[in-house]
Amino acid sequence: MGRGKIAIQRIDKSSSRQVTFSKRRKGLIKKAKELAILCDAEVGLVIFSSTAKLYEFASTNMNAVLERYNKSKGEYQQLQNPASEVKFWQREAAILRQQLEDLRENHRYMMGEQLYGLGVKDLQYLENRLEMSLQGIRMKKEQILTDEIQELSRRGNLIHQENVELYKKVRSTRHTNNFMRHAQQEKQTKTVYNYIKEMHQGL
Amino acid sequence: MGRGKIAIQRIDKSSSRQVTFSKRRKGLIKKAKELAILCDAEVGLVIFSSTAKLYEFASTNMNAVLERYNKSKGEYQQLQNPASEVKFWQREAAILRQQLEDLRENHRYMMGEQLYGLGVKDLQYLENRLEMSLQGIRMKKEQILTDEIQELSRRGNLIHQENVELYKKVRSTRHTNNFMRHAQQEKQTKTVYNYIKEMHQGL
DNA sequence: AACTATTTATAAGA
DNA sequence: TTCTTATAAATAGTT
Repeated sequence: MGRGKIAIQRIDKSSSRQVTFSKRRKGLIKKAKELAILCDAEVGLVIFSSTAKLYEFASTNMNAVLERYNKSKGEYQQLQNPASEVKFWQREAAILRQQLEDLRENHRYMMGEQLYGLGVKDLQYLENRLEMSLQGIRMKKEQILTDEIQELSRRGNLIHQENVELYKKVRSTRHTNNFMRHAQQEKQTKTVYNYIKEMHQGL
Repeated sequence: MGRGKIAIQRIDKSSSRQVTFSKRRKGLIKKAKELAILCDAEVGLVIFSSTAKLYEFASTNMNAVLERYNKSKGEYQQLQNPASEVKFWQREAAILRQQLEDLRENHRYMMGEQLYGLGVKDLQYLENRLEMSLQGIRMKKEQILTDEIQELSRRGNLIHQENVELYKKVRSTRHTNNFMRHAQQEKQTKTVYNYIKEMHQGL
């Protein structure tokens, strides 16, 4: 629901993700509020941004909602109990460790390391994946370079234009003597030169 | 957003309230899900209908969200549970989560995704890494293929040799008639053919 | 449960 | 960030 349709998948560009998060968080909280009012429901909503910032909404009071939730889910789920809390975190750590291990293995493959266990098909698949990645990276790189060159060229032209204008002005200033005119031209030329040099160094 | 505009206030008619609750609950959960996916956020949503029925959504796991919520809301929860074991495991999980996140980011780069934040130098570095990986993978693949071909060839030769021996034997068996000899030859040939075919399929 | 006329949310652009 | 606006999505009232 916007200028275009978007697929529901992680927004890659961080700035867009941030903006969308801000808008949609607001929308979500508004709708949670409306549901609670319209339908006489009790609603609790907790949102952590990807930067770990907390946003919350509760139609009544968050603690009340969470207490009711815990009760509703059964008394056995008392995470406020230290023993079960320890268990919970241990499980959490185990899951994370496993995910990390899997990802590490995958990463090693991607890096062309430790390929002993793989067959020709796996290797072919890996090769194709890497080829695709490379293509994407090269395209991105070339795009950046192209953009930079374009910008450089644009600015160069602009300054050149300015220079021409200044040159004309100086030329038409009849009361200025030759020496002065020459000095001013030279100064302008140097400025443009320095600008372009600077842009190149910035690449 | 419907045939008419409605004021945000409790819907009096019970049946309408029920229908609206059902529709909007679904919409709210959908949007919570989308926010979590699009913006890489952790979302927990608890809804109690006016008839006390519980509906919930959590992008990861409700307990994890609520734990995080409690933790985020202040350390006073911790003081209730001075169990250092809990703290230990929480720290452990946090460390693992961080490592996982770092590795995931790296992995995304390797996959040629989410390249927005990178400059030309980073991209060049990535490109080189991937090139190296590719080289390693291709070498490994070729090595496997070479080995397999060699092995195949070795066994083929062996069987051919055997075949020659058998043929000689059969030929020297004078008391066997032509028909029998011919039959045996054909059988041997088929065996070798099948063996080689099988090896090829195993690749 | 479907169907739509409308309202609302929001993606992209400024 | 905030505003605007075209368009997608949600949904109120209807069938």
